Amino acid sequence: MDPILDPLNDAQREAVLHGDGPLLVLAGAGSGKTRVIVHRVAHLVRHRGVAPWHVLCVTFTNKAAGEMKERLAELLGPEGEQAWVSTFHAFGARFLRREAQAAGLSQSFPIYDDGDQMGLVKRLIAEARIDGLTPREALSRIDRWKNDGLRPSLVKLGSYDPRGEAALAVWKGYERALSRAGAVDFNDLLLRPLQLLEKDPHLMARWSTRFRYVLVDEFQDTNPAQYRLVKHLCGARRNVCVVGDDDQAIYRWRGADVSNILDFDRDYPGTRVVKLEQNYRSSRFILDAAHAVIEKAARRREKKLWTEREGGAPLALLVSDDEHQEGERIARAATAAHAAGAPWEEIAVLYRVNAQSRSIESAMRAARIPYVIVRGQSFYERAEVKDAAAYLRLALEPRSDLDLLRVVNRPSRKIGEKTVERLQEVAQARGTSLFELLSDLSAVPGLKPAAARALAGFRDLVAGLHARLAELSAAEAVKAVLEGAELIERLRLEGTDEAVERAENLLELLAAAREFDEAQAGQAPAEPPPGEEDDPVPPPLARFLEQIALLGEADAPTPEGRVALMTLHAAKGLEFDAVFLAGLEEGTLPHERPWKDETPSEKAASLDEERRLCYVGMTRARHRLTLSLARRRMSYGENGPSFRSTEPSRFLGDLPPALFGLAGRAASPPPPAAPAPRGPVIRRHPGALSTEPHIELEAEPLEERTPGERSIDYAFDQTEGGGAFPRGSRVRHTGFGEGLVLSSDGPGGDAKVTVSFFTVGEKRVLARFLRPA
DNA sequence: CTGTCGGCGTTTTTT
DNA sequence: ACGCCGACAG
Repeated sequence: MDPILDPLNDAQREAVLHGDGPLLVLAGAGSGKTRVIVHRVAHLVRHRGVAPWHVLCVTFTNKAAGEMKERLAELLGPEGEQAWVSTFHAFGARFLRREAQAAGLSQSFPIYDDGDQMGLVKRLIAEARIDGLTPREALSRIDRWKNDGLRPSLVKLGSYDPRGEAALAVWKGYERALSRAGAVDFNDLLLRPLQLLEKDPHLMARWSTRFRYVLVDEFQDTNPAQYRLVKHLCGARRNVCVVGDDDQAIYRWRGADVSNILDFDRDYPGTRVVKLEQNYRSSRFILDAAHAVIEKAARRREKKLWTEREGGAPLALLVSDDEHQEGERIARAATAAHAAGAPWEEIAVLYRVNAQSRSIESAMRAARIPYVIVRGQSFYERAEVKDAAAYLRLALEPRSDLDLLRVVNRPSRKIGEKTVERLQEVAQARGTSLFELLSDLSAVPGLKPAAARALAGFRDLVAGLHARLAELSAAEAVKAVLEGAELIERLRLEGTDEAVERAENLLELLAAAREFDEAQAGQAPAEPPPGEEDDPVPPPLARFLEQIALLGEADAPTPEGRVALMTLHAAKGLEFDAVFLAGLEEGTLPHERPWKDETPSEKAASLDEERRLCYVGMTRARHRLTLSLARRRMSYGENGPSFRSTEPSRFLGDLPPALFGLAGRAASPPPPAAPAPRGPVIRRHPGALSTEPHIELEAEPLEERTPGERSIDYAFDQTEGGGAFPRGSRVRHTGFGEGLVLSSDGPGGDAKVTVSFFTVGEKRVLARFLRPA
């Protein structure tokens, strides 16, 4: 009995046993890719004598990294903890801490998150009086440049691109501000190591030989900077194993480049390619449906998931009038699923954009279904928590002007805009940080005595904290800030409900710090592996703040006993018994951005990404997949700008009707036995999903539809439906909502029925009609 | 200097 | 509908 090799199927074992040289594992959804990575590491360590600290595993999310560590520990025991397992960003942070000197950083450099970046860019744009460039656009350009691993001097702009010029200017100022503050942003965690390696042959020599094996998870989502970093880290040995699924590439907008995985074997000649196609998660219905959607994507590596499992429920489809009804129906169906035995936490509602959560949320509340909205960072994004964090960062790194500006008057110390402006002018003129200036307030002309006193008080608070950092635990440091700045006290004075909640959040931050301290204490003092230097040890507070900054979306463990509501992106890597996919409409999924002009090829690429997103959502489901759409959807609120009628998503049109059961009419109580169908009736549906009796009719349209048409003709032969649908009767199409029969030839002979209808793209739709019997 | 009001842009997706 | 920002009054 070998716990490492025995539990694997043939393809998995091939990947695990692969010796040296590049390995590409194309791992379909639910095919056990984490298992391959973990078991491969275990195999290397246990059977091939590789020291665990010579192995590096990188993932994208903390959750994935955590899971990997856990499973590695199961297989290898404490030895497993010596492997480097982390997210790309955490790896970058660890790298920079070790190479702080070369990078020109302190060992506890602050990490600026999204909001910090935005604040900085806004300030720079305002200061430079740049018009016609929104901070948002500037930041997205800067992000793109950085994702591509560029520096300002390497940017190539078109011949006439004034906003590009402006953004470039902002970028330069941005980098200056960051370096003056000794801070890095999120991208820098990857970029700075990359630049250090490429600049310094000595460093390169050290790091490109440090890891004998490098394994990368979710490789389809790597951006150029990450790709290059991986390449350097595995060095000439090329013992690199990348695992991913091009069909699940959903981060193009963030700079990820699918060709990293598509063309991997071109860049690494001699690559062994292993495909994992056996799926252990989903029923055949779900896999077939997902495949029908994804096979239309351009540029993909052909693969088809299969399962040994028989049975399963067909897909269900909910067609609602508007998003409120959609929420209600999903809530009702979720209740039914729960009643049928699915625990709440095994049910998820997925959607394309966060805005969709509103209607679903309110329906969940109304139906008294316990739920959570899974979104990233929300706690640490609260203003009051960010304030406290800014104090802490400032204490660690007093040069961080951004943090100082944030909290210098929080809570109010009567230090106003004018005073701050004055400080900034002088600091700029002298080329010092704002905090430095605070120790010499006499250098600031025209400062009122009251303001000077307030500033001195602020300075003493921060300086006092700064001096004691090394001896304080994270919790003690947080406590010192909360008390020193009177953050909680002032909130208590306000007394409003909101203030109480904010105070509670701050206490929660304190609790998180305590937990962090305990976790640190609980960890065995890492015995330094031979020949390895230790990581430098920054103050506990620095570690705590780093953890906060790097904590992402997937971190929060899905709480027990609650239905999870989240975006499709957030759902990547998760699985549930029952999944609801909401908003399957043109414009929502695929999402459309009418304001953004894209070239035709960009547009096609975006559409493909939407397709993959849909695929990711569908493959989250183990047993039950319910698709949902609303025929009308409000945007911008109740009487806001507009509501629009929608067309069913083209992805629905890609699904063979045979995959559908009858959706969403789980009427209770069950009605009395259905009356025997009269007339030329076709067959009763078994009603596996519905307790409502109805007649089902399958028919093929007479001709192909063109987009936008709202009616469609069907031919029935007389033994089927002719005359069963007189003019004006309502018809339910299984996939596509309700329609009215517009005309109908009488019974006898062949019948032609014209029905109002939603068309789905140009596809010829095989519709199934239902009608209450 | 602080708090409130009204107008405006906003909605992809997030490590 | 909402949050952000600028304008205005206390």
